[in-house]
Amino acid sequence: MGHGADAKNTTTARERLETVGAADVAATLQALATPSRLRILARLQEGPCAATELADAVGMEQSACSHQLRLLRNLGLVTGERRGRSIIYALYDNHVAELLEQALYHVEHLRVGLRDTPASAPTAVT
Amino acid sequence: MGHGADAKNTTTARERLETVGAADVAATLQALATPSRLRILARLQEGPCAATELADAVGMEQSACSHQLRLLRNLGLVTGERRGRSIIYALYDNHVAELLEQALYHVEHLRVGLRDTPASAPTAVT
DNA sequence: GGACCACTTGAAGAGCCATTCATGTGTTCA
DNA sequence: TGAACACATGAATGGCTCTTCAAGTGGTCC
Repeated sequence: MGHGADAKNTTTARERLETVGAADVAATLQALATPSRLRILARLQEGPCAATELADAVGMEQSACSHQLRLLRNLGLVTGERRGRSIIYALYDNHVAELLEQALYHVEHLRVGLRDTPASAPTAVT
Repeated sequence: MGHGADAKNTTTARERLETVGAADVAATLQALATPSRLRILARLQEGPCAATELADAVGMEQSACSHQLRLLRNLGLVTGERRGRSIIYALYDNHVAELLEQALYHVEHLRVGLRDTPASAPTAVT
């Protein structure tokens, strides 16, 4: 994806948003919009993990964790595989890991107050 | 603590999450977790826009839009500058645009069911 | 079979959040 | 000055969501 000048980009973010469905995009991003799920995903990025161990790692009750895991699974962000009496959870694929990575990266830089090119006036679009 | 080193990645996502503050990360991502704000940001990515015109572009009431704009401004995602009797809104910087871009990109690919490298233990799922 | 473990599921309650309605502030123009 | 415009603000409402408590299901080992 090109940074900087994308002067002749025919597909706008707005079009893509409505194509995919703004509600669906919002729903997926909502998965990253809570501390508990954020911690779950971050822990899972280090490797697969059983449910109880996972709940313990992120410091939440096992039941609450299970509820969130179901939500994440329904969104296609994590997978769960039965192994003995445990169920091993893992990130669905690298896209999820990358999305988490990007979110972290950007927020880290936003918090610092770092600003590069102001997006305000560079390209005249009308 | 490392001083902004990206190359040598000994810091896990979990560490970074807690360093920045999971709640703050969640709060910022929450800004992208609703259709209305998503549309606002997507419209703003095309260029600056006055409040009323913006509300009209995303199809929401002026008051509701103003409330959301305040929220986005408090999060440091957009800026508003008075010009005449209008107030021109714009994305704060390119990081915001990129974050939106990344979110769109990833969700587009998630929805397709596309999967590349499994992020962890190969598993057959449900 | 029965005790036990790992995890899920359902319901209920508290808190939060986005929208609406009504009103308030600031600006331009006649 | 007053009317009209552009936008912000406050309160109230309805809906949604995260958590907790209390069962319920599937699996293992003796």
